[in-house]
Amino acid sequence: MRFTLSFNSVATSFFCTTTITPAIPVITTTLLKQCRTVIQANLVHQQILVQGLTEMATDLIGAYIACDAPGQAISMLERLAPSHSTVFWWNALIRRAVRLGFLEDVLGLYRKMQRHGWRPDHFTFPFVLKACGELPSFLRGASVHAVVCAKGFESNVFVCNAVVTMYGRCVWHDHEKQAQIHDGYEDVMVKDVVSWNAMVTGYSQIGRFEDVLALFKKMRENNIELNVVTWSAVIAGHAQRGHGYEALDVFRHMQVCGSEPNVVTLVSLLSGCAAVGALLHGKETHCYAVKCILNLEGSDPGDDLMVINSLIDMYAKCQSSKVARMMFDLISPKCRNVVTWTVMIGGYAQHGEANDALELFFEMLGQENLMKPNAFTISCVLVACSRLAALRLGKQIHAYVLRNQLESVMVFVANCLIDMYSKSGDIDAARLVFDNMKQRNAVSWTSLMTGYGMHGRGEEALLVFDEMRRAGWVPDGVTLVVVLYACSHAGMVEQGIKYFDSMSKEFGIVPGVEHYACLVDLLGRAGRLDEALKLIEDMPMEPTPIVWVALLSACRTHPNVQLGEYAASRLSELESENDGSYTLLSNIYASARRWKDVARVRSMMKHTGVKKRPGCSWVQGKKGTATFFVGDWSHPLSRQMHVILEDLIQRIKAMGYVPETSFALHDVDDEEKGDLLFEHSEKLALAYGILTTPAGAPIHITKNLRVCGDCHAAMTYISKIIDHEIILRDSSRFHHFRKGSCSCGGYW
DNA sequence: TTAGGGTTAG
Repeated sequence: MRFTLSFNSVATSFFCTTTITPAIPVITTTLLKQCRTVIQANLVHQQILVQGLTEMATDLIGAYIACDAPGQAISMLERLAPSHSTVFWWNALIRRAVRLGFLEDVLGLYRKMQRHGWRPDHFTFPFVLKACGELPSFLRGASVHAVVCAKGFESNVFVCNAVVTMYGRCVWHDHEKQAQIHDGYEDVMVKDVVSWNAMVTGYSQIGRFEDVLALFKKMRENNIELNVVTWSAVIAGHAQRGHGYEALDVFRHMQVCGSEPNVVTLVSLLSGCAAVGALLHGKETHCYAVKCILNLEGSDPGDDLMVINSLIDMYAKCQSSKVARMMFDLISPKCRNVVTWTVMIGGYAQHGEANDALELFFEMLGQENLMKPNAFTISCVLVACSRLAALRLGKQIHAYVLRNQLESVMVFVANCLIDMYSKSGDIDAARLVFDNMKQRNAVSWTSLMTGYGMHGRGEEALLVFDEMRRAGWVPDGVTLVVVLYACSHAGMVEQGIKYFDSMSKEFGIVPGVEHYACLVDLLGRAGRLDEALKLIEDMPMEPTPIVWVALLSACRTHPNVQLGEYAASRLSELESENDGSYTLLSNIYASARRWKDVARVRSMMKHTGVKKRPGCSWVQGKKGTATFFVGDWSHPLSRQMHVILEDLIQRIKAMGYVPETSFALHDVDDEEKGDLLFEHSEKLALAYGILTTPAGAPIHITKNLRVCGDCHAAMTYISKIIDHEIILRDSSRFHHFRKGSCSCGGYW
């Protein structure tokens, strides 16, 4: 049996020793190796001082670093005379700071060691350069590169590779300085396949695949063979940019070239399949993984889990959440890691199964082997909250984010919070999150603008847009979609047209089909149907379904049977299974009292197997969420809800409200139609909200489809006589009903 | 000591 001395047993004899014996340095070394806490290291330190064992100083520094006490290690190092052996410890300190991501500390230590007379060696530079590669500008990395050359390290292959890696990473961060970065890369004297791959990665990440090809050519000229890392880097680059099919092409090419894929290749490839919803290719990759990668003798379980996580993610993103869940359930809870949980939660959240996402999140929190959610998990949960407009839970998650300081390290967490608050009806809270952000990116700005647009606060959206440009951000295609959307939902027609016309000239963005769809929507909502049609006819590309849906919706809001029929027929040529378009057309006929045509649309739906999604509304109450379908009186509070609604309808009728019976799609008399309207899900939700919401507090209602015109009119009247603001989110935007008017101003 | 990877937001 092996006998090992514990720290305590050795320490007891050591600290009781009063005379110096030859055994003491040996015991000290043993103790230093066993130190796990700063207190233990301090105890040994005191004994070293008592015994005068100055030769033990470097071992002590090592113990302090191992115990994660860099301050003590640095103060000891500063008191030592520079030597080769002590550079090792500076390097160890710098390596630790790099691992922990403390970039400024890395550079501080690098400067400090030189100030105290130490010279960085061929171990120091790779660490420092790695930290420089993480910085947003390449200038500091370039200055370290200059030192590398000045000190004569340009012939060391490790240092040179680190220099190229640094430049490769800077390519991702500093697109505008690419030429200078490229010059720096060219200046490096020694290049082996590692450094070539570093640059291949850099160009792949920003989508400069023509530069990647040029590098391939140069590699061939230099007799450097592309290896699995080279191919994986290019596949990952395509996948991260959402170009899954290109990733698959590269993968095929790689196989033709005889390079064997590994775990990393498959993970990147699956990410590409997931990005484009390529289920069949994903399944093929799954088969390949089972045959050639997973559970092989000697394979790393961590690597296997990474592939399985990617498979779950791929299935979930390819609309196969049931298969994803089967795989998730097959992994023992002990073997799952935080990513396993996150991909499953995210898969649910993004594909309309937000309740399942939240259920799984709570299951994760209840795990025996405490599974701590990370910033990605929290983002997925916030997406689920946004989908459900679950403001109460969203606020709790926000508190978790603040407690764990997740928003300060991860910009995208704060972006998710902006999205959650604005989609849950509290745009002012979204603004507060935005204002408190220490760092923002383009998504932060556009998320806030989208929020203002959804709430009909177009002027504020445009103010944010101006602020964004003043802050130096260059708008992209998505930003302009958001600008046009905001104009459209606030009735700012002329401003919208102006922005659309100036896109190419002022922002260098060629309008895409999504921008044309926004403009059709903008003109359509404003009732300028002829101009909207003319725009579609003059578009330089073929209209997609969203363009025709925009026109069809406008024909419902501003009744036009003929144009509506035309839009619907063009839409059905492209997309025959859109239940929303059938409903819109049926509504157009109903408002013109063309009941035979209504019946014809119904029979077409039956014939083609298209089912109308039932209207569904929900209210976030104190005791959870209450969900209502049309005509659903099964709730325990139904009786009271009925009484409230009857009373309200009578009172608003006296104020001039006339039920808009064209929204009841049945060929029955008007009185009966009024009853049908009475049962719409949003009215039931409102009655429930009035019953359960404290006086003066807003009632938050969410509807899966667009709000019915009659319900909209009724809520406008009702908001005059109740002591609540009604905040209603439908599938298109927010409506804030206050004191007899709605924030949408008719642009819904 | 150096190269490639899974989870996120407009």
